[in-house]
Amino acid sequence: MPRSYFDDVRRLHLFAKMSQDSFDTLMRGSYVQNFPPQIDMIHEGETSDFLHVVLSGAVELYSSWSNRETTMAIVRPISTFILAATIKNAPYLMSARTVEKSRIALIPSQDVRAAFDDDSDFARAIVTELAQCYRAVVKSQKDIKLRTSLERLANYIVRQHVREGGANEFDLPFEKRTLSSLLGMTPENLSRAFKNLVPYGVTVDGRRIRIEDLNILKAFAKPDPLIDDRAS
Amino acid sequence: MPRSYFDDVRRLHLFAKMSQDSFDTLMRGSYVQNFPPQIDMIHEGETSDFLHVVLSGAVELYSSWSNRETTMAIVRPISTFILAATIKNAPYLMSARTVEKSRIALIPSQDVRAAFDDDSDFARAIVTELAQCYRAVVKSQKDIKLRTSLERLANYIVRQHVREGGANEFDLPFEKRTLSSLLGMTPENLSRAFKNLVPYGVTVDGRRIRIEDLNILKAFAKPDPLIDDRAS
DNA sequence: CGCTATGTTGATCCATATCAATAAGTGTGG
DNA sequence: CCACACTTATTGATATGGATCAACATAGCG
Repeated sequence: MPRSYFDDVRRLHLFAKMSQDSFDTLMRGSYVQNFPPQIDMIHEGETSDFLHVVLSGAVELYSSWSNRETTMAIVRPISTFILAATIKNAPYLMSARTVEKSRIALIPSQDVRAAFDDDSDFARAIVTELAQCYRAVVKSQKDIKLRTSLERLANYIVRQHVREGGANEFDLPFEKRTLSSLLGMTPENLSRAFKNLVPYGVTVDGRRIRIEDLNILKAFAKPDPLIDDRAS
Repeated sequence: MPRSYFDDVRRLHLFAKMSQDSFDTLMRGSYVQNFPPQIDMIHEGETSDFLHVVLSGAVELYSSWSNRETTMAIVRPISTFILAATIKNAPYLMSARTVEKSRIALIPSQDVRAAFDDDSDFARAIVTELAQCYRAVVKSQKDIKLRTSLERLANYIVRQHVREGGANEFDLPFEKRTLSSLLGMTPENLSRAFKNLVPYGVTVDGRRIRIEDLNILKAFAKPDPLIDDRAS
């Protein structure tokens, strides 16, 4: 693996405190791969051969059942995905495809499990990472079960506004169809939902989102740290 | 803490491999409490003071937002809850109340975090536990996003049938209103959903569920190991 | 520059929520 | 042990959020 990617991975919270020895061993069996957009990388039900790290681009995690499909999450750099499956040596619960051109580091699962057994600092880092992932899904679950689709969209826009550093104008980071699936609705419904947010000062032009008045939007969205906060 | 509860906790996968020293230290600050039914034990947003272990009875994890409330999970003996909040020293994302009379062990969060730092076997056990929890929520998320309420109920019954050791007649383990919230529907809708399962050979009398023909039910429910399997 | 996928809009349908009334349990105190 | 009170469950009527189907517009992309 080229030194530069190597450093990117090392900088990850998950690998930061790991011993140099364990890290080197881990990297020796790893490699980096470039994927074009919309490429399926893994499919749910398969066994976990590699821990994946998104170095650049974006990856969509999605699931299917009975001819239906839903987007579970979008993973952006620099972070890992399917850590739980890797640790438990269990089949993937979700499939993954690239959203855009992406660079992915692949670390053999058995090496990760070995490092996990050998290096207790690494084991501890995994705990923190997993706890984070767990809390993220719980938040998402609350979002879905407690809010209407319009409320979910409004809160998504507020979150995105925060993530964009408080800009009141920004682009959606992926296609609307993906967003609709992520938010648990149909593309048609999303289109109409955007219309329904106009009274709350949100206008849309293509991928461009503009928030006229954040307070009005927030008054409707009622963002909650226990659902909408990224970290913690 | 009385010796008997002590052993129950020790038997938990989470504590089984922990050093005797760490375990003793952990138990020294812990205690067991009895709760009547329908008692709120913790509330979301509070900071995590104790890791909770359900020794007997049952605990409902639920969340609220904007005057709405939903059941997130039911925790049965012997297992822990709010482990992630304890580890991250972050506020609870869910509230907890007893479903029935319950005995709960309370282990001070800071002791858990200390043990986690000192005892790498314990740290590793936590990883497995957390990975399990994470996968459980992901499955629940898939259940909600990919299935209709009728399909969710059908699959719940199939899962319960399995959990009851394959019995085709069993009692619901809690009130129907709780089940409806767990499945993401209203009590009225659940009532009607049960009616709609009659053609698939499911009859209900009070809490008693009877499956006439498992194959017919399964043909409709289409249970999927990546959604419905308890373990793995 | 034209093809194909994405997005929008309209019409309609369906699942589920809500509101309201009644029935059936369940627990409590006399 | 029964009667009352209160909660839970059922049933019916209606409303509504969201899905589906269909047509058209638009925008990327080769």
